[in-house]
Amino acid sequence: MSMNGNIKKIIYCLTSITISYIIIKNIKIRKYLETVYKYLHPDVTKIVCSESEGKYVVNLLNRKCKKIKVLGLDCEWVQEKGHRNPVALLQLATTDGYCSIFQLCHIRNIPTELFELLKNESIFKVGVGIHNDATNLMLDYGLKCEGFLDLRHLAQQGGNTPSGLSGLARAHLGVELDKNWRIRCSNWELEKLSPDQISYAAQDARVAVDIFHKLNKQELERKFGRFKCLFWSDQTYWDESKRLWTTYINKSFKSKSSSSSNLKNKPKQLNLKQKREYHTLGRPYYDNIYLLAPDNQVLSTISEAKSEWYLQKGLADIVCEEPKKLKLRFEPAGREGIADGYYTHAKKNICVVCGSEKSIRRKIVVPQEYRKHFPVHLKEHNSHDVLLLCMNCHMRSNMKDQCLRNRLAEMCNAPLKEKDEADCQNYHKVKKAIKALYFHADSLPEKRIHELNKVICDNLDIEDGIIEKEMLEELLKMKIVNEKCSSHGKKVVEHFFSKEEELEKLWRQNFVDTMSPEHLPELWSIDYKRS
DNA sequence: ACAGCCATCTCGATTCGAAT
DNA sequence: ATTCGAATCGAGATGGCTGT
Repeated sequence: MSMNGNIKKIIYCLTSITISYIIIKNIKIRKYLETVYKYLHPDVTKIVCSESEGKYVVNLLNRKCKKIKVLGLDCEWVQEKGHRNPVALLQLATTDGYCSIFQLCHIRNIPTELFELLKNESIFKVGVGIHNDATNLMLDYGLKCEGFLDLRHLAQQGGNTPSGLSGLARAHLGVELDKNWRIRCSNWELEKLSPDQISYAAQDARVAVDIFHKLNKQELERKFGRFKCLFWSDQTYWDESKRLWTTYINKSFKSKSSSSSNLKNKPKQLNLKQKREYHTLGRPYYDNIYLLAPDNQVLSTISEAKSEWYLQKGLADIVCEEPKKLKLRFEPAGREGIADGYYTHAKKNICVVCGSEKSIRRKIVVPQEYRKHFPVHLKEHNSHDVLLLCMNCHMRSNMKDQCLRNRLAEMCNAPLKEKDEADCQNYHKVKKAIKALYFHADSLPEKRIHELNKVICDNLDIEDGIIEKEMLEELLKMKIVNEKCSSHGKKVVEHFFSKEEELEKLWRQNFVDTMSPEHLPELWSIDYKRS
């Protein structure tokens, strides 16, 4: 009995310790302890204006980053008459509120330690628009910054609107940043900075670190659960944080690239795409109305619209309702054309591959890019090669077609568009250059005009020099054919000159081989010939 | 105040599917 | 074959936001 009682006591004890630990870690007491801690360890700002100071400070920063490898980074520079002076200040802040301000414009020799610190990719440098800062540091001092992380990525990941630093500070820290532009745009190159300048500069870097931790914690808790995170060591906390953001490291922020917060636009774009990509026939493609000659021979099947036309003109009568049959009142011309009978059979409005009745679209078996180069007699009456497919089969079939395209490209020495992208780009470049020169020459700088002229001359085999306006007008009217881009189909058809039917058969065979259609219309065949 | 970046709008040209 | 319309593309203009 007493043993059981002791065990119970121990369990109670442990539970209460655990609960109090959670409370202390989470509830107001913790905040209170934090403020006490901050009071005992006030934020320190260190101005660095010499190499030796720099070495010392960088070592300190490295020590402070041993466990939590993150630094808030910000830069200040002077802007005059639209010109940007080299970066004057580099601020680096650590998690505990320590901030160092490097007066880069006054340090004769930037310590190698600073180069190494910035280059060290395992230490995150966080900020807003930090890609820009990194570029400037590189341009001005050859300071390569690796491992930078734009806080807007974090904000966006958590479904928040990614605004500027002050917006993020307001939203996530409840802090209003000093936006006084007199300080923002003050002379950062002064040897002796004013207290306001110092606190302003340090504030940006510190706030960046704080925002990082806030958002990072939010995301970790969302991912792993609040409870689990409570018992993590600093090491685990950092390992998980690192894993979380590693994809955004060294990436500049573009709000469109991964817009999870911009929900307003997303559905709209999807709808447009859906409409485009998944467009299917709105009504049955074949109406299957029989057209009879006066002697009752079936001439063909026709559409509702066409039968309506015959009836309205008084050229035919309905002789049967189910199935609907129309008999002509006159002797039609060219009856011999129906000998093969393909057009006289009713066709089902189903996918010829899988038999599905839903989401039907038309498949043109011999692609237009080839057919359009066929001789006239082969271009007519192509409905034999228009088949119905459901959405899925249509997409699958289009993909399979690519193999034959590739084969033809090789066989006929007719490179495909994609492979000649450079030529396509050239073509567009020339067109753009002509337009730009004709319409906007007045507002273009001299140098650009020369560039554009050269583009045109080089690509159209015109003698180098300035092209007159009249000439541009001519060029504008002239339809410059994008030979290389449109040549594949043409070349292939030329290769099959006078044997175009073989190419036609090749595509039909390809369709049958790749799709194994089980519901082809009666009399449809690979060898079909128009009479 | 001024510059850079980016999203968005607009316009014409082009492409492609659908209808005739 | 031809026409029509919707979607797409590229480039320039614009405006908002963010930075100093």
